Amino acid sequence: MNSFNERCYELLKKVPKGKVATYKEIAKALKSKAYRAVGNAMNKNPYAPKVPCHRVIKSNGEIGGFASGAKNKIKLLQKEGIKVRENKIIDFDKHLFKFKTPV
DNA sequence: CTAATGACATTTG
DNA sequence: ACAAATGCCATTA
Repeated sequence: MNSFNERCYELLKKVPKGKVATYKEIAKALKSKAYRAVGNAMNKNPYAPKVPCHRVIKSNGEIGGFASGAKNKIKLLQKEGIKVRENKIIDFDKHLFKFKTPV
């Protein structure tokens, strides 16, 4: 099964703790602009606890949504050491994980 | 195959 | 800064 969403999961698994990735960046890392499809994949998230889908946020630094409630997402991020204000990441750029872009 | 959906992004008012 | 409208891509019915 090498679907687009699986690519997202694999990429997400590469995200270390205490870091966050944006839908857009993920899509870009996959050489695509399907940030929407990325969100869709997370929503389905068949690999629920295996994939840190809660580390995925919007490109503007907002939390976005979450299947179990955005609040839960914020809580998890804070637990990882990320500072979150209402619905936005504080040191967003600092916690933003950059994917390795192969040449 | 066609239509509809969505945990988004960008532009315009 | 906020709200509304449009675009974009993959998945599912």
